[in-house]
Amino acid sequence: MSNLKENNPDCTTCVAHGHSFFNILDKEGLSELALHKTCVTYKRGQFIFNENGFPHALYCLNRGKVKLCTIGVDGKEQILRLVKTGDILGYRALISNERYHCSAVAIEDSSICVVDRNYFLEATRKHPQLLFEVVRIISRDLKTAEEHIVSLSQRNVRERMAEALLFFKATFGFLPDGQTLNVTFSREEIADYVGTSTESAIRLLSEFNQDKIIELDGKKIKITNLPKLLKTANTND
Amino acid sequence: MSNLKENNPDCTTCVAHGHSFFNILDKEGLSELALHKTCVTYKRGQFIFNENGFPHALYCLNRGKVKLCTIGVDGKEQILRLVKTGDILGYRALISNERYHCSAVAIEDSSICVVDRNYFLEATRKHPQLLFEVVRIISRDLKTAEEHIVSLSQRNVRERMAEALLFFKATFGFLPDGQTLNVTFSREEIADYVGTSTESAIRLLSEFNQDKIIELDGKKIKITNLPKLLKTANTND
DNA sequence: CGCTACCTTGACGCGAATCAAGCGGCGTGG
DNA sequence: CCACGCCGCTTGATTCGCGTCAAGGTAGCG
Repeated sequence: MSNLKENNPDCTTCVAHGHSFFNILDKEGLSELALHKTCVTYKRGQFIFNENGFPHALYCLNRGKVKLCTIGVDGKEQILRLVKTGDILGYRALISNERYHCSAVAIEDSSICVVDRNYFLEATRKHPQLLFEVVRIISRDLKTAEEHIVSLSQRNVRERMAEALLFFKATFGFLPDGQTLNVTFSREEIADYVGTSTESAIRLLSEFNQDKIIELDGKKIKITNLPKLLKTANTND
Repeated sequence: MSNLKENNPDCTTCVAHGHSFFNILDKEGLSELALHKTCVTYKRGQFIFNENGFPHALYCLNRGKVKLCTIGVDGKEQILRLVKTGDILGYRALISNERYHCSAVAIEDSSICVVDRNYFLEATRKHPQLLFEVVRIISRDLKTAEEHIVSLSQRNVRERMAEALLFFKATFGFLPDGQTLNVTFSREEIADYVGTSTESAIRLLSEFNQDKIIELDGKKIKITNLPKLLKTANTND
């Protein structure tokens, strides 16, 4: 259970990627940040934090992919959000000082910066920009969640599956071939995002395959007819 | 279309209710606030702001009730949030500087304080507490939305209807009799919250009536057997 | 090489959406 | 003041999407 700790004394390289939450800090702020964080690696399937636990840190995804999920009725999992490189996680509970209402699980091997809770809260006071940034992120998440609500209320499973594939694309993009999704899920995980049964998810994926909308190769999903997928989703974006 | 403007020069009475967003401001801050706001009344059904519009103000619900909703597939409405006295609305788009992604509609005659956009943003700089308060509110809304997602994914309509009634109770409470919900919706609105058809909503309400869980009197809903309703919702809270 | 976890396909049945028809209240206009 | 029309509510009949159960295949791993 003890995860590998990588010592990562400087944050400039991380920020240099250009998509870190801490972008807005200046050089001085960054080196101070480096003093209060540790870099930890997680294997696929490992939990970063647990539903109902108390937050002790802010997490920043350095490399890898993470899902935020919760256990619903009869132990069925629901995927609520997906986290990509440069995104932060655990901010909601941390900043509003509540328990986590969902768990964070690595969906591939990941490297995560763990920023000390008190230091982060202190930093938001020193740099109000950080707080505005948090507001911006939660706002985006709230909007996404509410769009998901409408979709679950009003669309059938086929449309939702198409939306899900588009969402995966929007979040993680494609592999260099420009068609294959840059993320792999188990069929069950896809179902857990779409809000359907595993069997229905499988059926729809093979239907899309037959309809030449996608191509399946194990867990790899290649979107071969994007316009048709958009039409199937019946969405504006 | 021109709404009645009530002149409301002092905010202390409003805050005196004890549940205003601006509670944290001191006396000085409050009188300054009063200079930058107008009080407007809306009739049931009137729009406070519109999906896709740009935010020009922060709204604070002084008296009445408001729903936040969006138009989904085939013009079907989805109710996303409910706003009660003392709550603010329009903060998400305002603070993250985006278009509204849902509309705000009065579900009963309401009186709303309209706080100038620039003044509010200025105030958050002067009083970082305000920003923390906004974060706390969005966090709560995000949590609620994500619970709604799980519910829509994993529960049947009967359970969701029971949850909805409990949610209405949690939000607006009871009339003095201690049993009747302190809010009235059309059957269609209830369906729009639950994520079902109007007919199904009606059928379930009359089933609950037959099962002696609730009593119906026009649009009034009296919860006569709360434990049974909780059991029907099959929820922890 | 066998076990386990995941994937796949088929058959079946139920929940809930849809379609249709009738009722009742309320506001408007003759 | 009454009649008409509209809108919201209600109930029944029918359809069908999709969840569930069951059985078999496949791939990765110890």
